[in-house]
Amino acid sequence: MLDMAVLGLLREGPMHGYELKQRLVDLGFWRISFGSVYPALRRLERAEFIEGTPGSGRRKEYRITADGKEHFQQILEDGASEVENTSAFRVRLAFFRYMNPETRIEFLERRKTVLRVRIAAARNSLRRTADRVDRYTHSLMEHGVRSAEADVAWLDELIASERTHDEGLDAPEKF
Amino acid sequence: MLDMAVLGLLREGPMHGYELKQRLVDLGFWRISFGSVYPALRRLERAEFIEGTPGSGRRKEYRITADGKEHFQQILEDGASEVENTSAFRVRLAFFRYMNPETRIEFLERRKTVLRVRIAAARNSLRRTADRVDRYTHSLMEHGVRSAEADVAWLDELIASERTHDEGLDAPEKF
DNA sequence: AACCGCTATATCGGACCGATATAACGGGTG
DNA sequence: CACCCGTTATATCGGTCCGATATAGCGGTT
Repeated sequence: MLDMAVLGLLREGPMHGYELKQRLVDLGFWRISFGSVYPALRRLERAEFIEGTPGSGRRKEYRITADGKEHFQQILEDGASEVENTSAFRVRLAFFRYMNPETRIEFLERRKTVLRVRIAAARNSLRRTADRVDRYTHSLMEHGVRSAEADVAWLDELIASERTHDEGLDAPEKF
Repeated sequence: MLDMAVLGLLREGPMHGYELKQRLVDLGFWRISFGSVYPALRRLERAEFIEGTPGSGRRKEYRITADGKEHFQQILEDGASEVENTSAFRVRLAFFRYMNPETRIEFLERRKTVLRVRIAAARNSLRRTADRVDRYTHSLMEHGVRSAEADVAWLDELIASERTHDEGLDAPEKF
Protein backbone atom coordinates (compact mmCIF):
# COMPACT_ATOMS: atom_id res chain seq x y z
CA MET A 1 0.00 0.00 0.00
CA LEU A 2 2.72 2.42 1.04
CA ASP A 3 4.79 0.90 -1.76
CA MET A 4 2.18 2.00 -4.28
CA ALA A 5 2.06 5.50 -2.82
CA VAL A 6 5.85 5.86 -2.86
CA LEU A 7 6.18 4.57 -6.39
CA GLY A 8 3.35 6.83 -7.54
CA LEU A 9 5.00 9.89 -6.05
CA LEU A 10 8.42 8.97 -7.44
CA ARG A 11 6.88 8.68 -10.90
CA GLU A 12 6.57 12.46 -10.83
CA GLY A 13 10.23 12.92 -10.14
CA PRO A 14 13.05 11.95 -7.78
CA MET A 15 12.58 12.70 -4.09
CA HIS A 16 14.17 11.97 -0.74
CA GLY A 17 12.47 10.22 2.17
CA TYR A 18 11.57 13.24 4.21
CA GLU A 19 9.98 15.03 1.27
CA LEU A 20 8.13 11.86 0.36
CA LYS A 21 6.63 11.75 3.81
CA GLN A 22 5.39 15.32 3.58
CA ARG A 23 3.77 14.69 0.23
CA LEU A 24 2.03 11.69 1.76
CA VAL A 25 0.69 13.94 4.50
CA ASP A 26 -0.62 16.30 1.81
CA LEU A 27 -2.47 13.38 0.29
CA GLY A 28 -4.28 12.80 3.56
CA PHE A 29 -1.95 10.35 5.32
CA TRP A 30 -1.76 12.48 8.40
CA ARG A 31 -0.08 9.98 10.58
CA ILE A 32 2.32 8.24 8.26
CA SER A 33 5.46 7.40 10.19
CA PHE A 34 9.16 7.45 9.33
CA GLY A 35 9.19 3.96 10.73
CA SER A 36 7.06 3.07 7.70
CA VAL A 37 8.63 5.29 5.06
CA TYR A 38 12.30 4.35 5.41
CA PRO A 39 11.73 0.60 5.62
CA ALA A 40 9.48 0.94 2.56
CA LEU A 41 12.29 2.67 0.68
CA ARG A 42 14.76 -0.07 1.55
CA ARG A 43 12.17 -2.68 0.60
CA LEU A 44 11.63 -1.09 -2.80
CA GLU A 45 15.35 -0.59 -3.30
CA ARG A 46 16.03 -4.25 -2.58
CA ALA A 47 13.40 -5.20 -5.16
CA GLU A 48 15.06 -2.76 -7.59
CA PHE A 49 11.88 -0.78 -8.08
CA ILE A 50 13.70 2.37 -7.00
CA GLU A 51 17.34 3.53 -6.91
CA GLY A 52 18.84 5.56 -4.12
CA THR A 53 21.57 8.00 -5.12
CA PRO A 54 23.42 10.30 -2.74
CA GLY A 55 21.74 13.66 -3.38
CA SER A 56 22.81 17.08 -2.20
CA GLY A 57 24.23 17.05 1.31
CA ARG A 58 23.17 14.23 3.57
CA ARG A 59 20.04 13.50 1.57
CA LYS A 60 19.43 10.36 -0.40
CA GLU A 61 17.52 10.92 -3.60
CA TYR A 62 15.36 8.09 -4.79
CA ARG A 63 14.25 7.65 -8.37
CA ILE A 64 11.92 5.06 -9.84
CA THR A 65 13.29 2.42 -12.22
CA ALA A 66 11.63 0.96 -15.32
CA ASP A 67 10.82 -2.15 -13.29
CA GLY A 68 9.33 0.11 -10.64
CA LYS A 69 7.03 1.81 -13.13
CA GLU A 70 5.88 -1.54 -14.40
CA HIS A 71 5.29 -2.82 -10.88
CA PHE A 72 3.38 0.33 -9.99
CA GLN A 73 1.10 -0.07 -12.98
CA GLN A 74 0.56 -3.70 -12.03
CA ILE A 75 -0.47 -3.14 -8.40
CA LEU A 76 -2.52 -0.09 -9.35
CA GLU A 77 -4.69 -2.00 -11.83
CA ASP A 78 -4.57 -5.48 -10.34
CA GLY A 79 -5.80 -4.48 -6.91
CA ALA A 80 -8.50 -2.18 -8.29
CA SER A 81 -11.08 -4.67 -7.02
CA GLU A 82 -9.69 -4.33 -3.50
CA VAL A 83 -11.87 -1.47 -2.41
CA GLU A 84 -12.51 -2.20 1.26
CA ASN A 85 -9.36 -0.59 2.53
CA THR A 86 -9.83 3.16 2.84
CA SER A 87 -6.13 4.03 2.56
CA ALA A 88 -5.61 1.84 -0.47
CA PHE A 89 -8.68 3.38 -2.03
CA ARG A 90 -7.37 6.89 -1.51
CA VAL A 91 -3.92 6.09 -2.89
CA ARG A 92 -5.45 4.64 -6.04
CA LEU A 93 -7.64 7.71 -6.43
CA ALA A 94 -4.61 9.97 -6.05
CA PHE A 95 -3.03 8.15 -8.98
CA PHE A 96 -6.19 7.77 -10.99
CA ARG A 97 -4.59 9.36 -14.04
CA TYR A 98 -2.41 6.27 -14.37
CA MET A 99 -5.39 3.95 -14.18
CA ASN A 100 -7.14 2.61 -17.22
CA PRO A 101 -10.18 4.91 -17.75
CA GLU A 102 -12.46 1.91 -18.18
CA THR A 103 -11.46 0.61 -14.77
CA ARG A 104 -11.97 3.94 -13.00
CA ILE A 105 -15.75 4.07 -12.90
CA GLU A 106 -16.01 0.41 -11.98
CA PHE A 107 -13.56 1.07 -9.16
CA LEU A 108 -15.61 4.00 -7.84
CA GLU A 109 -18.83 2.00 -8.10
CA ARG A 110 -17.31 -0.89 -6.15
CA ARG A 111 -16.28 1.48 -3.41
CA LYS A 112 -19.76 2.92 -3.32
CA THR A 113 -21.27 -0.52 -2.91
CA VAL A 114 -18.96 -1.29 0.00
CA LEU A 115 -19.98 1.93 1.72
CA ARG A 116 -23.67 1.28 1.11
CA VAL A 117 -23.35 -2.15 2.70
CA ARG A 118 -21.62 -0.64 5.70
CA ILE A 119 -24.26 2.05 6.04
CA ALA A 120 -27.03 -0.54 5.94
CA ALA A 121 -25.25 -2.68 8.54
CA ALA A 122 -24.61 0.32 10.78
CA ARG A 123 -28.24 1.47 10.50
CA ASN A 124 -29.33 -2.01 11.43
CA SER A 125 -27.08 -2.16 14.44
CA LEU A 126 -28.32 1.30 15.44
CA ARG A 127 -31.90 0.08 15.42
CA ARG A 128 -31.01 -3.21 17.06
CA THR A 129 -29.11 -1.66 19.96
CA ALA A 130 -30.97 1.67 20.19
CA ASP A 131 -31.98 1.31 23.81
CA ARG A 132 -28.91 -0.54 25.04
CA VAL A 133 -26.13 1.88 24.15
CA ASP A 134 -25.42 5.20 25.82
CA ARG A 135 -25.71 8.52 24.02
CA TYR A 136 -21.96 8.66 23.28
CA THR A 137 -21.85 5.32 21.49
CA HIS A 138 -25.09 6.20 19.76
CA SER A 139 -23.69 9.50 18.54
CA LEU A 140 -20.52 7.73 17.40
CA MET A 141 -22.52 5.27 15.35
CA GLU A 142 -24.76 7.96 13.90
CA HIS A 143 -21.79 10.07 12.94
CA GLY A 144 -20.25 7.05 11.26
CA VAL A 145 -23.34 6.65 9.12
CA ARG A 146 -23.41 10.36 8.24
CA SER A 147 -19.73 10.30 7.23
CA ALA A 148 -20.23 7.26 5.07
CA GLU A 149 -23.23 8.89 3.42
CA ALA A 150 -21.16 12.00 2.69
CA ASP A 151 -18.55 9.72 1.16
CA VAL A 152 -21.17 8.14 -1.08
CA ALA A 153 -22.34 11.58 -2.23
CA TRP A 154 -18.74 12.48 -3.00
CA LEU A 155 -18.29 9.27 -4.97
CA ASP A 156 -21.40 10.17 -6.96
CA GLU A 157 -19.80 13.49 -7.85
CA LEU A 158 -16.60 11.76 -8.91
CA ILE A 159 -18.48 9.23 -11.02
CA ALA A 160 -20.55 11.95 -12.71
CA SER A 161 -17.51 14.04 -13.48
CA GLU A 162 -15.68 10.97 -14.73
CA ARG A 163 -18.51 10.19 -17.14
CA THR A 164 -18.69 13.72 -18.56
CA HIS A 165 -14.92 13.90 -18.96
CA ASP A 166 -14.99 10.59 -20.76
CA GLU A 167 -16.89 11.95 -23.71
CA GLY A 168 -14.29 14.45 -24.77
CA LEU A 169 -11.54 11.93 -24.26
CA ASP A 170 -9.56 12.78 -27.39
CA ALA A 171 -8.98 16.37 -26.41
CA PRO A 172 -5.95 16.02 -24.13
CA GLU A 173 -6.04 17.90 -20.86
CA LYS A 174 -3.08 19.04 -18.86
CA PHE A 175 -3.79 16.21 -16.45
CA MET B 1 -5.76 0.46 21.71
CA LEU B 2 -7.51 -2.79 20.95
CA ASP B 3 -6.79 -3.75 24.54
CA MET B 4 -8.82 -0.79 25.75
CA ALA B 5 -11.69 -1.65 23.42
CA VAL B 6 -11.73 -5.30 24.51
CA LEU B 7 -11.59 -4.44 28.21
CA GLY B 8 -14.30 -1.84 27.74
CA LEU B 9 -16.62 -4.31 26.06
CA LEU B 10 -15.91 -7.03 28.62
CA ARG B 11 -16.82 -4.59 31.38
CA GLU B 12 -20.41 -4.94 30.20
CA GLY B 13 -20.34 -8.70 30.54
CA PRO B 14 -18.46 -11.85 29.52
CA MET B 15 -18.09 -12.52 25.82
CA HIS B 16 -16.22 -14.80 23.44
CA GLY B 17 -13.78 -13.66 20.76
CA TYR B 18 -16.08 -13.85 17.79
CA GLU B 19 -18.81 -11.86 19.50
CA LEU B 20 -16.24 -9.34 20.65
CA LYS B 21 -15.18 -8.80 17.06
CA GLN B 22 -18.75 -8.17 15.93
CA ARG B 23 -19.33 -5.64 18.65
CA LEU B 24 -16.16 -3.86 17.54
CA VAL B 25 -17.55 -3.72 14.02
CA ASP B 26 -20.72 -2.17 15.45
CA LEU B 27 -18.58 0.50 17.06
CA GLY B 28 -17.19 1.43 13.67
CA PHE B 29 -14.12 -0.82 13.45
CA TRP B 30 -15.13 -2.21 10.13
CA ARG B 31 -11.93 -3.97 9.32
CA ILE B 32 -10.82 -5.33 12.67
CA SER B 33 -9.16 -8.68 12.11
CA PHE B 34 -9.19 -11.97 14.01
CA GLY B 35 -5.44 -11.79 13.69
CA SER B 36 -5.71 -8.81 16.04
CA VAL B 37 -8.52 -9.96 18.33
CA TYR B 38 -7.24 -13.39 19.38
CA PRO B 39 -3.66 -12.27 20.04
CA ALA B 40 -5.11 -9.37 22.04
CA LEU B 41 -7.11 -11.83 24.14
CA ARG B 42 -4.04 -13.95 24.85
CA ARG B 43 -2.07 -10.80 25.66
CA LEU B 44 -4.69 -9.64 28.15
CA GLU B 45 -5.02 -13.11 29.61
CA ARG B 46 -1.27 -13.35 30.17
CA ALA B 47 -1.40 -10.00 31.97
CA GLU B 48 -4.34 -11.33 34.03
CA PHE B 49 -6.61 -8.49 32.95
CA ILE B 50 -9.10 -11.05 31.66
CA GLU B 51 -9.91 -14.70 32.38
CA GLY B 52 -10.82 -17.25 29.73
CA THR B 53 -13.23 -19.97 30.80
CA PRO B 54 -14.52 -22.76 28.55
CA GLY B 55 -18.01 -21.57 27.68
CA SER B 56 -20.82 -23.44 25.96
CA GLY B 57 -19.59 -25.71 23.17
CA ARG B 58 -16.28 -24.85 21.58
CA ARG B 59 -16.46 -21.24 22.68
CA LYS B 60 -14.18 -19.60 25.17
CA GLU B 61 -15.83 -17.03 27.35
CA TYR B 62 -13.71 -14.18 28.57
CA ARG B 63 -14.48 -12.08 31.60
CA ILE B 64 -12.67 -9.04 32.96
CA THR B 65 -10.82 -9.25 36.28
CA ALA B 66 -10.52 -6.63 39.01
CA ASP B 67 -7.00 -5.88 37.75
CA GLY B 68 -8.44 -5.55 34.26
CA LYS B 69 -11.01 -2.98 35.36
CA GLU B 70 -8.31 -1.00 37.08
CA HIS B 71 -6.03 -1.17 34.06
CA PHE B 72 -8.89 -0.12 31.77
CA GLN B 73 -9.62 2.92 33.92
CA GLN B 74 -5.93 3.78 33.88
CA ILE B 75 -5.41 3.69 30.12
CA LEU B 76 -8.76 5.38 29.51
CA GLU B 77 -7.90 8.42 31.62
CA ASP B 78 -4.11 8.50 31.26
CA GLY B 79 -4.10 8.59 27.49
CA ALA B 80 -6.92 11.12 27.29
CA SER B 81 -4.38 13.64 26.02
CA GLU B 82 -3.50 11.32 23.13
CA VAL B 83 -6.04 12.60 20.71
CA GLU B 84 -4.26 12.36 17.35
CA ASN B 85 -5.15 8.76 16.70
CA THR B 86 -8.66 8.51 15.29
CA SER B 87 -9.28 4.93 16.42
CA ALA B 88 -8.09 5.61 19.93
CA PHE B 89 -10.29 8.68 20.02
CA ARG B 90 -13.35 6.71 18.98
CA VAL B 91 -12.73 3.95 21.50
CA ARG B 92 -12.46 6.49 24.31
CA LEU B 93 -15.66 8.16 23.16
CA ALA B 94 -17.44 4.80 23.11
CA PHE B 95 -16.49 4.39 26.78
CA PHE B 96 -17.01 8.00 27.75
CA ARG B 97 -19.33 7.03 30.59
CA TYR B 98 -16.34 5.57 32.40
CA MET B 99 -14.32 8.73 31.94
CA ASN B 100 -14.12 11.44 34.55
CA PRO B 101 -16.69 14.10 33.48
CA GLU B 102 -14.16 16.84 33.99
CA THR B 103 -11.79 15.19 31.54
CA ARG B 104 -14.44 14.66 28.87
CA ILE B 105 -14.84 18.21 27.57
CA GLU B 106 -11.09 18.79 27.65
CA PHE B 107 -10.68 15.60 25.66
CA LEU B 108 -13.19 16.72 23.03
CA GLU B 109 -11.63 20.18 22.82
CA ARG B 110 -8.19 18.69 22.30
CA ARG B 111 -9.50 16.58 19.46
CA LYS B 112 -11.11 19.65 17.92
CA THR B 113 -7.82 21.52 18.03
CA VAL B 114 -6.04 18.67 16.27
CA LEU B 115 -8.63 18.64 13.51
CA ARG B 116 -8.50 22.41 13.13
CA VAL B 117 -4.72 22.25 12.69
CA ARG B 118 -5.10 19.54 10.07
CA ILE B 119 -7.76 21.53 8.23
CA ALA B 120 -5.54 24.60 8.17
CA ALA B 121 -2.60 22.56 6.90
CA ALA B 122 -4.69 20.85 4.25
CA ARG B 123 -6.14 24.17 3.09
CA ASN B 124 -2.64 25.52 2.83
CA SER B 125 -1.42 22.60 0.82
CA LEU B 126 -4.49 22.93 -1.41
CA ARG B 127 -3.61 26.54 -2.17
CA ARG B 128 0.09 25.80 -2.51
CA THR B 129 -0.36 22.96 -4.98
CA ALA B 130 -3.58 24.11 -6.66
CA ASP B 131 -2.22 24.15 -10.20
CA ARG B 132 0.16 21.22 -9.88
CA VAL B 133 -2.19 18.41 -8.84
CA ASP B 134 -4.76 16.76 -11.06
CA ARG B 135 -8.49 16.95 -10.39
CA TYR B 136 -8.55 13.58 -8.61
CA THR B 137 -5.94 14.50 -6.05
CA HIS B 138 -7.56 17.90 -5.68
CA SER B 139 -10.95 16.35 -5.03
CA LEU B 140 -9.38 13.97 -2.54
CA MET B 141 -7.83 16.82 -0.62
CA GLU B 142 -11.01 18.89 -0.72
CA HIS B 143 -13.07 15.97 0.52
CA GLY B 144 -10.59 15.45 3.32
CA VAL B 145 -11.12 19.04 4.45
CA ARG B 146 -14.91 18.73 4.23
CA SER B 147 -14.88 15.52 6.30
CA ALA B 148 -12.68 17.09 8.94
CA GLU B 149 -14.98 20.10 9.09
CA ALA B 150 -17.98 17.83 9.55
CA ASP B 151 -16.09 16.13 12.37
CA VAL B 152 -15.49 19.48 14.03
CA ALA B 153 -19.19 20.34 13.79
CA TRP B 154 -20.01 16.98 15.36
CA LEU B 155 -17.53 17.61 18.15
CA ASP B 156 -19.22 20.95 18.79
CA GLU B 157 -22.53 19.12 19.19
CA LEU B 158 -20.96 16.66 21.61
CA ILE B 159 -19.36 19.43 23.64
CA ALA B 160 -22.61 21.40 23.81
CA SER B 161 -24.61 18.36 24.88
CA GLU B 162 -21.93 17.50 27.41
CA ARG B 163 -22.14 20.95 28.95
CA THR B 164 -25.94 20.94 29.26
CA HIS B 165 -25.95 17.45 30.71
CA ASP B 166 -23.37 18.54 33.24
CA GLU B 167 -25.72 20.94 34.99
CA GLY B 168 -28.26 18.36 36.04
CA LEU B 169 -25.53 15.97 37.08
CA ASP B 170 -27.13 14.83 40.32
CA ALA B 171 -30.22 13.46 38.63
CA PRO B 172 -28.98 10.05 37.58
CA GLU B 173 -29.78 8.92 34.05
CA LYS B 174 -29.99 5.39 32.84
CA PHE B 175 -26.63 5.92 31.15
C1' DA C 1 -26.05 -38.71 4.01
C1' DA C 2 -23.82 -35.32 1.68
C1' DC C 3 -23.24 -30.69 1.33
C1' DC C 4 -22.93 -25.75 2.39
C1' DG C 5 -22.59 -21.61 4.74
C1' DC C 6 -21.90 -19.72 9.22
C1' DT C 7 -19.71 -19.70 13.69
C1' DA C 8 -15.49 -20.02 16.07
C1' DT C 9 -10.58 -20.31 17.25
C1' DA C 10 -5.93 -20.12 15.86
C1' DT C 11 -1.34 -19.01 13.61
C1' DC C 12 2.06 -16.81 10.49
C1' DG C 13 4.67 -13.44 7.97
C1' DG C 14 4.83 -9.02 6.96
C1' DA C 15 3.32 -4.09 7.11
C1' DC C 16 2.90 -0.27 9.91
C1' DC C 17 3.20 2.58 14.14
C1' DG C 18 5.35 5.21 17.99
C1' DA C 19 9.26 6.16 20.40
C1' DT C 20 13.76 7.13 20.26
C1' DA C 21 18.62 8.17 18.71
C1' DT C 22 21.69 10.73 16.02
C1' DA C 23 23.45 14.43 13.52
C1' DA C 24 23.97 18.04 10.13
C1' DC C 25 22.13 22.37 8.73
C1' DG C 26 20.42 27.40 9.02
C1' DG C 27 19.54 31.38 11.50
C1' DG C 28 19.61 34.36 15.19
C1' DT C 29 21.98 36.12 19.60
C1' DG C 30 25.65 37.55 22.66
C1' DC D 1 33.11 34.06 15.90
C1' DA D 2 31.06 30.63 18.99
C1' DC D 3 26.89 29.11 20.86
C1' DC D 4 22.31 27.44 20.82
C1' DC D 5 17.98 25.99 18.90
C1' DG D 6 14.57 24.57 15.84
C1' DT D 7 14.14 22.18 11.53
C1' DT D 8 15.61 18.79 8.26
C1' DA D 9 16.95 14.19 7.59
C1' DT D 10 17.98 9.25 8.14
C1' DA D 11 17.73 5.20 10.84
C1' DT D 12 16.37 1.35 14.08
C1' DC D 13 13.58 -1.27 17.47
C1' DG D 14 9.80 -3.57 19.77
C1' DG D 15 5.37 -4.30 19.44
C1' DT D 16 0.67 -4.00 17.36
C1' DC D 17 -2.29 -4.92 13.67
C1' DC D 18 -3.56 -6.80 9.16
C1' DG D 19 -4.60 -10.31 5.59
C1' DA D 20 -4.37 -14.82 4.32
C1' DT D 21 -4.97 -19.24 5.54
C1' DA D 22 -6.13 -23.56 8.16
C1' DT D 23 -9.22 -26.22 10.82
C1' DA D 24 -13.43 -27.85 12.47
C1' DG D 25 -18.02 -28.09 14.61
C1' DC D 26 -22.73 -26.65 14.00
C1' DG D 27 -27.38 -26.05 11.78
C1' DG D 28 -30.19 -26.30 7.90
C1' DT D 29 -31.29 -27.93 3.16
C1' DT D 30 -31.92 -31.03 -0.71
